[in-house]
Amino acid sequence: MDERADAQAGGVTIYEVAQRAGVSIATVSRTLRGTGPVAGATREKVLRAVEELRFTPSRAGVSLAEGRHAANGIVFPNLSGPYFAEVLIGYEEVTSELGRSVVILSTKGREPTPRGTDAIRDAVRELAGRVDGLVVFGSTVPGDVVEELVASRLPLVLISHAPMPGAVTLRSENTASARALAHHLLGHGHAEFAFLGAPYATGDDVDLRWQGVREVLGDAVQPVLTAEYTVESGYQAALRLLRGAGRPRAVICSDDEVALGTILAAEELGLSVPHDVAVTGWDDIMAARHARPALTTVRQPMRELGARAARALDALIAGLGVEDAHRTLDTELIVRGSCGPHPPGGH
Amino acid sequence: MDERADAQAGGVTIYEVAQRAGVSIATVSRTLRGTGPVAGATREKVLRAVEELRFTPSRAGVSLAEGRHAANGIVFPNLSGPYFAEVLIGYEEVTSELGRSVVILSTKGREPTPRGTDAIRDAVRELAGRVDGLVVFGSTVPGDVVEELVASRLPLVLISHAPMPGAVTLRSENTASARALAHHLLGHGHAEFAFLGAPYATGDDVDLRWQGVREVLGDAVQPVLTAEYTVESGYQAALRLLRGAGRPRAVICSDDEVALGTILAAEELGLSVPHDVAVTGWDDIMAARHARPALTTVRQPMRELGARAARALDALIAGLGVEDAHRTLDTELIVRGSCGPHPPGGH
DNA sequence: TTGTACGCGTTATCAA
DNA sequence: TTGATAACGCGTACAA
Repeated sequence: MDERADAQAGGVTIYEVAQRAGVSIATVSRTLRGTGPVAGATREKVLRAVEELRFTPSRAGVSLAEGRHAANGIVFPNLSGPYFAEVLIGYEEVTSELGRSVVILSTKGREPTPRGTDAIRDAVRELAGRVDGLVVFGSTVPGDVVEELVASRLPLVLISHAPMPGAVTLRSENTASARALAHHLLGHGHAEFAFLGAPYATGDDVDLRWQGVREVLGDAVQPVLTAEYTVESGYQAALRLLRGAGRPRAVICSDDEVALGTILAAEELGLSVPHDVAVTGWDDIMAARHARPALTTVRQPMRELGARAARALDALIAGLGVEDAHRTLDTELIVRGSCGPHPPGGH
Repeated sequence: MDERADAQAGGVTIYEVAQRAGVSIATVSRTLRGTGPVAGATREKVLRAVEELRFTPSRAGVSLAEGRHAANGIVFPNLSGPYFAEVLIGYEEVTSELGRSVVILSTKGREPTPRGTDAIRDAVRELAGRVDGLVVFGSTVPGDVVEELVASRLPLVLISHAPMPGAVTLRSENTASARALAHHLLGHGHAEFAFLGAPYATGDDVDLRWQGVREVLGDAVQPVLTAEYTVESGYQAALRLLRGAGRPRAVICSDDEVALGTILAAEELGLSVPHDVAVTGWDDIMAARHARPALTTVRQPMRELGARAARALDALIAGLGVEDAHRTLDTELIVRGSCGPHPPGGH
């Protein structure tokens, strides 16, 4: 036979294997899946035919018959910074360990138009149709799309989203850490603060951080927006913020990337960090440790977030209950040099 | 009717829609896909039924009938650093623009055991079965698995892999850039060099860089291995390398992360970069610009690599020829402070 | 313009 | 221990 024909993209079917082995397709299926009894000799024949024909069951056929996809999805806004990548690492690792494929969807660039065809909605629907369950990051998807997902009864885990009936939610702690950070900064003697971060939506991570900071600092802290949560945006916004007289003594950034941008801006303006202005971040990404000065930040367990989401989703898919449907993971204040001088050996 | 029944995960089928609209499933299909004529009134009825039942065609059913998955895969070693994430960004963006889903597979952690069941092979086969085409990074997958993929006639694009019949290959230029970098370092007057990077395989990116460097520097450069291409590995290896007397005057790193680790190590050893030791990287990741000193490096177009791979793969899937089956993208030497002092205003 | 009926590749039930 | 055969959900010739 023509070798190419065997390996054709269209694929060898179970019928060809059955014919070659001189058995029925039921026997082939049983042999391969280990379901039901198969005589030793028969088994050998089948396996040989499978090997010779390089047979791989058609995924679509299996999915249709089994009524499941053996794939899980994840929706995130983008993959530009380390944060979402880290969560994705944890998610992919656990999901593939569980024998399921990972289908990704980035909402970046798909504008949620107020009217008309919603590209995000369409993309999410498409994704939902090819997976057994979905992980969705908080504000990546319009509220009504989330409602729709919940209503569809598709197993759903929401990361960094307010607790919500019909879905498991999972997030890192924000408010208490923000309070702790604010107190630490007060301990340095700083008095005028800015909270620098992109426009945040009610209840999202950055909003909760802002609330915590605000609780402690009151009117001593002013919110300042950035275009995005990126180094560049942080840099641009910080340039404006730090220029001029009303300059804050400490800039509490929504995340590490904005903070790195702020440090760049300070440097460009000839300001010393932390001497002239203190800067803090959030997340504890790799670059936070390498920045000069090293960044004081709040570490959140990014990979664990992804790993736990994967496990919770698997439990949902299996129809098991999830022990804690709305879980918050602990964070840790990491004090480094960017918030001010600390006594050597000091804690 | 029970609302939950409508939205059941099992799913509404085209038959239910047809029944509700009082038409045949063929008409429903035609209406939704825009294939074939449908009377205006009929169309309305169908769309209403679709809306009311929240019908979404079963992906498995569609795939089986169409004989395609409308999904593309990508295999990478890991997502820890910015490099693969950036390539993935470009890939995802273009692929989803083309109306296809993206299925990812990280080979990290799946050991390619010399004998016995090969986890990578299995995972790749599984992935290959659920996509219409695949992008695979060079050394992520054993050679015989690549051969198998080629033999299977699955549309295949290899990134950072030697040109190979039966697959499209795509990579950034390495050797010439490495030569240029080496010449630049010679221009600084440096004389003793180390090339610091993980064990590389023949023909992979880092190997080509090493070859270019070696061509120019000859015996003046010594290769030194790291455990991985990470900051931590670079740090550890550089600590050993820079301690003691035989210390090189310049460390050419395989990539930016190893270079960042090297800078950390130098700092820890009380060495000034670039005064005591020059350091260079490769890739031009975000952190390269923010390092102190800023990192001299070779920029490669990471997102474009992913975007082009996506487009080439799409062409293969469509059965079109790819204009340039083995393409090499240009890189750019980015000179910053880490390789030595440059005259202000100098190029 | 619409409907019938077959095919896509599996799994799994039920007889034999 | 094995083999027919009915789903699974959809697309689409072909006939009407």
